[in-house]
Order: sequence, then structure tokens, then C-alpha cells
Amino acid sequence: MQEHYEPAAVERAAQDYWTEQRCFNTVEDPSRPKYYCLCMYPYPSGRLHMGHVRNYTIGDVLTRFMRMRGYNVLQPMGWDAFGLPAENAAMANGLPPAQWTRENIAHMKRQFQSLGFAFDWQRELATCDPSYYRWNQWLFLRMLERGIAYQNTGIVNWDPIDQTVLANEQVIDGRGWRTGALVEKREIPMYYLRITAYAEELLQALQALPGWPERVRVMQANWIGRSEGVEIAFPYAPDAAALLGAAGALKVFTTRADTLFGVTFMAVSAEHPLAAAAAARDPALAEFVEQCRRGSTMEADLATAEKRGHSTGLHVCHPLTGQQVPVWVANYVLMAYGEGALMGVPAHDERDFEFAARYQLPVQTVVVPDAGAAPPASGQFTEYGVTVNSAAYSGLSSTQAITAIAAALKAQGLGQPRVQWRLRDWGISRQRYWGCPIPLIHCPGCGTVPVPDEQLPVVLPENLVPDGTGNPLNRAKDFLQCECPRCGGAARRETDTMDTFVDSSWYFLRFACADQQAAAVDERVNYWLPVDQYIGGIEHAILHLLYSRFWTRVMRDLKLISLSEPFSNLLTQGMVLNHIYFQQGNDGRRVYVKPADVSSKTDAQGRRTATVSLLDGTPVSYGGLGTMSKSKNNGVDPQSLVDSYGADTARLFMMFASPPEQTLEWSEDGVQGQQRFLRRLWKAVYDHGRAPARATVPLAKWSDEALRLRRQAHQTLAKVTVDIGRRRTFNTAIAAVMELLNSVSRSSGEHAGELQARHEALEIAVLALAPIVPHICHTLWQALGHERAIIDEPWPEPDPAALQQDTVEMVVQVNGKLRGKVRVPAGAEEPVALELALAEPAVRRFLADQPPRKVVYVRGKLLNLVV
RNA sequence: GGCCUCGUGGCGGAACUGGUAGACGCAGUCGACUCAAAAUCGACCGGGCUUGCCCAUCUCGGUUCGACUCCGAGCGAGGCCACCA
Repeated sequence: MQEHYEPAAVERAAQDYWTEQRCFNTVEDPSRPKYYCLCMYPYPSGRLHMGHVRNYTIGDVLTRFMRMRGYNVLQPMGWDAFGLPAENAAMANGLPPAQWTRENIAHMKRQFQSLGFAFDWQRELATCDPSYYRWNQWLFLRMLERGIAYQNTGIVNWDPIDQTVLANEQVIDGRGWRTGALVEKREIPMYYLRITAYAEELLQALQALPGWPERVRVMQANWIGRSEGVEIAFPYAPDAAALLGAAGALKVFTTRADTLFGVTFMAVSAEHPLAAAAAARDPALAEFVEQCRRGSTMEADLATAEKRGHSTGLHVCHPLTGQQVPVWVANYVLMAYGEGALMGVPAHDERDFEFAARYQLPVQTVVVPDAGAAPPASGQFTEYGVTVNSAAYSGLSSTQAITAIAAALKAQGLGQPRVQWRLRDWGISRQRYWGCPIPLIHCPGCGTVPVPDEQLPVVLPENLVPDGTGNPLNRAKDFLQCECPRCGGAARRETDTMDTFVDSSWYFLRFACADQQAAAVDERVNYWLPVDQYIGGIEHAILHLLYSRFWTRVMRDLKLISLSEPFSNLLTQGMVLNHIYFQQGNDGRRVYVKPADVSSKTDAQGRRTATVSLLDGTPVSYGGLGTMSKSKNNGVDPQSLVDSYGADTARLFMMFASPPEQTLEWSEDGVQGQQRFLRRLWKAVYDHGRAPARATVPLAKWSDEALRLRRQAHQTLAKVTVDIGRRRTFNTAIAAVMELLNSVSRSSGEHAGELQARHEALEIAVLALAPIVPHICHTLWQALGHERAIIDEPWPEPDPAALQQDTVEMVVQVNGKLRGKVRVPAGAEEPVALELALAEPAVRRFLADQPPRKVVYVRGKLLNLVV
């Protein structure tokens, strides 16, 4: 063994061993319990960033830990390889997205390998490979057959100059990011997946996911958004019936049927048929509807927009009083929720109140806080209370009134209770090139025809370079022109591609059988799934995780798999933050300075007093902590970290700096501290190897010092087992091993028992750290005299005998305050403990000769005397 | 606006089920080694004073023998959703 720790050589040796021995090639083995550990696969953007390193280190530690615990562990890796950034890079470099993507994959794969992650590369997949996306197409066709996929029109952001559809993030202040043109809303045909058909199940099943963080479940529940309410029909008054040429009714949905008698107007969305009909004969109204159409599709803008409206001049009849109510078109009514229309109750709804105030519509109070109470002076009361001015329904609680009014409406055929969901169907069409082609053909004679299964995959041409003006597939004749599968005539291929969330909705299933050419999935899915531990960023809490839960259920209903929930346990790791520094530029804008180019001065207590630029010595302002980003110039390239300190130090820092769910603060000093620890560990093993135990002596002859070290070693082992295995607090596990190493370094006895105790403590330290820093442990394990590689060692069990103690330290409190510590026999009864406690001078002093009024005893731990 | 999470030394954090507040690490101070520095090793490291006690976990209340932990109110920070009728 070398005297000095050289990470590069150590890491190469370990990685070569794992590769030669094919340690991470996984096969199904029914004789062992399986463990499927999965990290969210990355987008191949070019280089790994710190967030990746953190994410994949967490997964790798759990993988290696569970492997040592005897599980057959699968940890696959793949590439979320379709998507917009490849098109943007293509425009910037003139390279086809395919080439750019594949080069990135090759580079990132090398980076993964240099970090020593235990991935089974046999199962690698990239979503841009036809062997993967053909099954997207196949599954889409099955959904189409069952009506789970369907066509409808959808509204998109349209850039009129580039003649292209923009993603929401490409719309900046209402203008196209490239052209600066005002973005329009356009209605185009799109394909949707009927996720709403699964709303109830997706919501209910959240309760049966104890392995998911509470806040992710809450976020999904809010997103699905179940509301119980009443659907109410307001029959057309003669003017509306005349315009529309038929009798009928305006339907609304409300959760507050108890406020029905407070309706003073009706409001419909600008896209509502009634609005269109009224606009046809009213140019001013038509202009207002057009304005709404042009407005931003960004929901955040809508929320802050002023409430505006325009009267239709039409009326409907109140279903219970028959009174005529005017109908307005209002910009705050969403076509996609409920009926695209609402009943306006200004007295009991904030938004209706604001609208009514603007257009001087009456406010009619029908609910008061308590029986006999006056309405609030503001005229607004939005909570539940007691009904008034509501004819036969006055004097009821809001809940009672809702039930009674719903029943009355139902009896007249004018309404019924109903559940309304916030969740909408998932539009999967993207008017983009770099994605999975939707397998449809448009025939002038037969209409839209599905591509027959035997013609799958519809292969995406890989040689196109987008230029920002529309989808290049529309100009690719070889792709575009085809035969109609039904009539054989000339036809045109669909050029829309699928949302990349489709790719990620089932890739975790495909890993179980990535080599299967004849089907999307096979029986191996039933061996590996569900994913036992899924790890990724909180930003996927809603969309990716909800779509995956939906897609898994669809595949279940297609009888392809037998599970409903894909991910049993979910860990959402926190973001990696770094300090932000800036200087004021000449034009008054902030110029961000790299943290590495900044030097901080501190006072005697270590507080930061001033920061200056290392480049020119000028003062620098501190901008707090933020996620690593190009724009803030505070990113740190993981590659430079691995190059300077090695993969083990990088991994150890990531795991030690904070618990996995919390944000992690980058610190160069902290990294050096972790390297220091690894050097100390190396040196401890090296020094120990130079004075090996010559003889073995039985435990009975060990010194107290040796037994104490042995106890601590086994306590550490027990703690690390719980911290990694159950609590997932890798930081405290590492801290415990650090304490153990501190004790080893302090112990100096040269007797055989003491040497043995140190040997055992070092073995336990190395085994306990093996999942976290596998390379150094590979070498140290050999240095401790083992033939078998540590990767194949089982996780050790703590020896209960080592944990046993004859006497334990007991805390003595007087009135709940610590007043002394005494050693008592382990498991001592209360009288014994009390007698020993009363012998303590400090305790006696605080008792001041009074007998304790009450004694609280926690066996072997604590004694509280109350006087 | 709604929902959620979190407030502990100079900093990251620990205290797992209500039981010794500040483990472990970073930064800092002092010392050893060195011609010197780096590295390494050792000691100290929340505040106060009367040196064995008092005060300290955002603030104010409450429950309890005992509260960082539970409950109520407030303040502050962050996240998600956002005109969802």
C-alpha cells in the first residue's frame, strides 16, 4: 500500500475491476429479493451539472448499500434525448439535433463512468432511438383504438413571423423569443390523452403512497383538483332563444349553490358559443371577444389582469324565481373549466364583486355569518354562513342550503350535483421536429388513418437542421409523402411529434427489458417493477410523476402489465446552490463575478467583513445564495471537481453537506474538508498496516480502551445501517464514521487486543463508507488483508454483545434542569437509580434537603426530581 | 389570493418517538513542527458574569415533571398553484 492517497490511481483501479468483473450487469433472479433503484434520467445537454452529481450519487449510495444487504439491485441509466434544446443548439451550430444529442450522450456517459456509478449499461436506452420510440407509437395507437387518445382543437402560442408554435417559455412579455413579434393564440388540431378519465383513481391512490413525500402528494392532489358542486341550467329568456333560434339553457357549475338567490348577472367566456352568437350582431362585442383572443395565454398574466367584460344584451331566467338575469362576456371566465360560464354572485365571490363594481351591477346579499347577523359593511362575505333573502331556502346553513337547492333543481330538471375536476386532458401534439413522430397519415379520401403496426416505427429523419421557421418535417418530402394504408393513394404523413413527457412516462418499464425487440414490455417487468426507490428533482413533482402514474394505469388496462403505481418510494432531492457575487457595471447593470474569483475577509469570529475581486482587487457585492446558473456566473463544473479531488471526494461532499431533501450549499472549503477526511482514513489504515496484530487474544483479555473502541465501532455500524437504510440521512451516517475514525486516531495502545480493536474499527469504517466512497474503500479493503473485493462483501451486522454495557450514564435533572450525570448499572430499577442520584453533591444542593415531590424515571437514561 | 415547507452558533448542519441543545464538518484563534510558508498534528471555539451558575433553538402565549420537538397567535424566508366559479 502506498503511503499517500492518490485518488486518480485508486479510482482507475477500482473502476477497471468493476468493468472487468462486470459487477453491475443485472439479471433476473427469483431466488433473491429484488431492489429497483432509479434516478430520473438526464436530458443530454452536453455536460453533467452539480444537480446531476447529487442526484446520481444518492441513487448510487442506495444501490450499493442494498446490494451489500443481499438484494438483487437494478440501477439502469438512459437518456431523455428528444426535446427543444437540441433544436436550439442545431440552429446555433448548424448541426442536426441527432448528431449533437449523440455526441452529448457519449461525453456524459464518460463522465458518469468517471464518477463510479454502478449503472447496468446493458440496459441503456435513448428515447431518440427508433427501438424505443416505436413503442411510444405502438402504445399511442392502442390508446387511439380505445378512445384514450383522441383529436380535438387546442390553443397554442403562434409566432406570426416564424410561422411556428412557441412553447410557453419561448414567449417573453407576450412576444416571440426570436422574432420579438406579438404572439397570437391559434386554434389547431391536436391529440389528447384522456387523463381526466383516471382523475378519481389518480387522486384516491395518492393516499396509498406512504413512500412519497407529503408535499408531493399534496401538490398532485391540488393539481387534480376535485370540487363538488352543482350544475345549474338557466333557461334562455325570449331574447336569447330568439337569437339562437331555439329554446335552451345556459349551464353553469358552482360550488356555492347556496348563493343562487344572490345571482345578479351571468358571465360567459369569450370562447363560449353564446358569446360568438351575440358578437355576430354586435360589432363592439365582437371587438371585445377579439381582444380576449389576442391576449396572453400565460396563466400568471391572466390572474393579474383587470376584470373586463361586455354585455351581450341577452338574458336568461333564474331557475327558481324566473327573474331575468343579464348575460355578460367576461375575460375572467375560463372556457376549459366547468361549463365555460358562471353565475355572478357579487355579494359572495371576490371576483364577481370586482366585476360588478366595475360595471355597476347590483349586489344582493343572501348569506350572512350567523342567523340574524347583518351583512359585512364591505358588502362581501365569501364564507359559509346562514342563508337570507332566499325564499323557501332562507335560514338554512350553507351546507343545508346547497343540498336543498340541488334537490329542488333536480326535481325541475334544471340541475344536479356534480364533481368537477381541475385536471384537463393531456395535449401531446408538438409542432416540433426533434420528437417522436405521431403515427398517423392524412389521406385526401380516407381522412386520418393510423399507421399499421407492421409499418412501425415511423422513423424520424435525422439529417434535418431546423432554422426556427416552422417544423422542418413539413419540408422533408421523403418523410412527408406516403401511401394511404387504407386506399393506397398518395397521402401526407402527420408532422406533429409527441410531447417529451410521453417518452418519460414509461421508460422505467422499458429498463426491465430494454433488449426486447418484439414488444414494448415483457414478463421481466413483473419481476423488477415497481421501482422501489425513485430519486429526482422536486420540479417533476406534478407533471412527470402524474403522467407516469396515468400511463402505467393505461398499460395496466391494456393488459400489458399488472401494476398500477410505478414508484413505491420517492425521494426528491434538493437543489445545489452557490454564492452569488456581482459588481455594478458602467451601464448600471449587474456584472456577476465567479465565486472562485472572489476573496472574502473575515473578522476574528470568522464573520465575513468584505469581499474583493481577485482579478483587480475592487470590492464585490454579495448577492446571497442561488441555484448554479450561467446567468449568475456561479456554476461549478463537476468535471473540474473530479479532476482536482477525485470522484470519492465529490461524492462524499455531496452526501455530507446536507440531508438529501434539503438544498445543498456549494463550498470549496467544504470539499477540501472531505478530502482531508479521506486522507486521514487512508493514513489510519496505512499506519495500522505497519503495526499489525501478531497474535489474537480473546475478548475477555481486552483492555477497557479496546472494548470501548469495539463498542463504538458496532454502535457506529448500527447507526449507519439505520441512517442509510431507513432515514436516508447520509450526512449523519458519515458524521458517525468520522467520530469513529477520530477515536481510532486517538487510541494508541499497542497490546494485541488494542490492535485488534483498531483493526475491527477500521474494517467497519471502510465497510460503512463503501457505498458512499467506493473507490478508496476498494483499495483500503485489500490493504486490510482481504482477498474478496469489497463490492462483494455483505453488509455486516452489529454484534449485540459488543453493544452491551454493565453501567450506563444517567442524566439527573431537578425540576427538568440538568444537574448531574451518574453512572448506574444498565437496566437499574428506580430505587437504585434514585439512591445513586441523591449521592451526587450537585443534585443534593439543588434539592436543598426537600424530599422530591415527584420522581420521573426513564430507565437507564434520565431521572427527574421535582420539588 | 390559495395550499405547503422551513426559521437552532460566524456558516452547513446534529438532537430519530417530548428527555444532556449545538454531534460532525467548514471558517476562525492559539500552540507544536519549520529558517519560513504550505501540509500535518494538538488545544480552544453560542452569550454573560461573581467559575458554577444564569441566559440562549424567530417572537408572544399555552400543554407538560420536562418543549428545538406538541398546540394557538404573530413575524420572517422559501416552494408550488394561481381568476378553477
